[in-house]
Amino acid sequence: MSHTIYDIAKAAGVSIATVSRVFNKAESVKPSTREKVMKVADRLGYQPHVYAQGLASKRKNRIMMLAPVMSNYFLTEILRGIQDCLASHDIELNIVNISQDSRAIDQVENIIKKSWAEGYLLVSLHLNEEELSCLERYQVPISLLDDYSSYFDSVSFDNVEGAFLATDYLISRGYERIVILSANPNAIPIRERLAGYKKALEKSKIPFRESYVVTGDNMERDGFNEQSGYEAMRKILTMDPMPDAVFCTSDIKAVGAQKAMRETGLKIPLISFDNLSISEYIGLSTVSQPMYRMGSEATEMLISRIRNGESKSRHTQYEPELVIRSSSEKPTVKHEAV
Amino acid sequence: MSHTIYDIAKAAGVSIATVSRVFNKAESVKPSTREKVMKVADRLGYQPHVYAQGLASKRKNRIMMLAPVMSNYFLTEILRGIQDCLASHDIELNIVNISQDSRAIDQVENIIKKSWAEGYLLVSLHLNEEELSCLERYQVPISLLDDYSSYFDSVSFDNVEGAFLATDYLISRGYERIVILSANPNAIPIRERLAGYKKALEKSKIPFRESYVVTGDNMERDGFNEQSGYEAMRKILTMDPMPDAVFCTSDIKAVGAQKAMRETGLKIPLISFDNLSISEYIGLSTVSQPMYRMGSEATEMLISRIRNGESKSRHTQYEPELVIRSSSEKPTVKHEAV
DNA sequence: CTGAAAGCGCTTACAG
DNA sequence: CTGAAAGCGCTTACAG
Repeated sequence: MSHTIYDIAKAAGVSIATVSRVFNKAESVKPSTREKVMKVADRLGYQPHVYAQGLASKRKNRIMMLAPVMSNYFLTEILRGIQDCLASHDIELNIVNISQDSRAIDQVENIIKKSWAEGYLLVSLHLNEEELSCLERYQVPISLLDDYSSYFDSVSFDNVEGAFLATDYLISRGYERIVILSANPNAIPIRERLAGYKKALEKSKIPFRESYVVTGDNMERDGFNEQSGYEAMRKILTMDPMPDAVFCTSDIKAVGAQKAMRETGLKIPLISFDNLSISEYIGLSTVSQPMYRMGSEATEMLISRIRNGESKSRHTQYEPELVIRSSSEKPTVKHEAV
Repeated sequence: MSHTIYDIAKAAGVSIATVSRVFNKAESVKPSTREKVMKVADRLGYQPHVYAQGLASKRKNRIMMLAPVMSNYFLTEILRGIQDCLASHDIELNIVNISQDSRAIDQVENIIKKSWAEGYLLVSLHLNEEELSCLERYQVPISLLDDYSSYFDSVSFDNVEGAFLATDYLISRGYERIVILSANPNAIPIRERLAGYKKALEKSKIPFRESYVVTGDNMERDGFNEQSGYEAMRKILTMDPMPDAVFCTSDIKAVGAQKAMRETGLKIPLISFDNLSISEYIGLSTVSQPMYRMGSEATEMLISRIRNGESKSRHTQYEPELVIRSSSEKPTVKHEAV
């Protein structure tokens, strides 16, 4: 039904090799020949068959982003960075969702095995070192985003410092009973943020208490969801004595936490983590991650590895910035219940 | 570096045709032969080369979702539906982002031309009939999601009825100066929602006023963003006389609108549209779209067309449901400014 | 139930 | 600057 390189070659009165060269932007084609071929190709609506190209050339001009797409707003920002970077390189992007149902590493391995792409961007997957080491044998360029490992290039965020800044800010405002609204304790970002929280307490000689690590019951997406934030905040608001500030481990959880405060009419100053696009609009004080830049940086790394095949892995870590809005303010009036 | 079908054939002492049959689940292979092949394949970590398979078989077992990924929360829900449906069919999904920068139809056409997949899911693209008609000549299964056209299968939502319900509810609560917080007037969903809004006014003999269609200035994603909602609401709150209720065309815009109300300390009852996962937590009354079901339904349609090649196009339209939360309540106390 | 062989639509040394 | 030809790794009638 669609035309092949033979059709074009015949119609243009050249060999298929020449048609191929024209489409691969080879320099060595006489301009007049090139034009002749292009004219025919345009008229017939010719498109090279991607599978055939891939098979013959062993190239694919394509990278894949593997990510838990469900964990959303955060990824959106990252994606923008990736795409803007790609646009300037004429490389295509495929996005594949890694579902939370089955083991992430199995899904990743299955995809990489099939060698669809020239490189892979593993976003927020937080595979462990052992799992990542399995991937090494495929000898394919891989960059980690929002993650770290010695095995591959990585672009990460200083979660420890971010959590430290947030907690330290709360301490500087005079709060002492500061809880951390946490999530799955085994998740890497949580471990790091907890460490930063502890570090800030330590600096000010405030004792760490296990009971001040509060988690919701809903563990979807490792507990990074609204409901989990809501549940945890309900618990916090019944503690006695009631904590006087909370460091919340993600903006999306803070959305749930805010609901709990509205419902009960109680309000505690809160700082969270991410700085999503909605956060500005709901007044969240938060630790800002440069998601866009992280996306483009990781992509740049991946491309350079594909093109130049560097030897040792490179790592970039972005530093946090505190954005103060209304959620961390001391409640002057009692908040009205809704 | 990686093994080919020849390596497996040789190691298993069979022909490559037999190996191929084993991997394609052909019935006609003796169980003992199958086992022998599988054992070797497992040991050598063999994976068929996808491009070669695609080239030789002219099949791909793969569908592609084309969507403006940036328009996010809404898509997340849809995606879950798609994936759950796909899982039961052993078909792979690729997600390709259609950027808002350049013409959507060009991007779509470019992808379809390359015939990566056996079928395409066009989500929230709102191409016009003329553009869609261009796609017909590629003779490939296409389903539209969150969109409608006579050319292709479609799963859509009754935007008119949804807007009608929301507006009618506000009227039933005694409001009369009801504005519509709108977006790009050329966007299909906006046109339909405006029509539903008008229909409700008409039913109650409330005159429609052009000045009650209020839009923000930020037109990213057709104005479906927080900032645009914020801007529009600021305008609304300075109108004289001030409107007494607002029908907001999307939840994400409502997030911005709520900020405007908090800032000014003024509050107007509001109903919006979508029912995103955050909406419950920020108390939005809204028109609920069954996004998950829409996703799986559209996928089911696409697969059946791929497998059976139906003749005429089928269309499913989902009906709205009103979810009433706190945002549509009459403000009793003046809202405190933040 | 299995194999030999043609063919899918390209790319790329090689030769000229 | 261009062409003939081999080859990429599979699938699938066809024959047995």
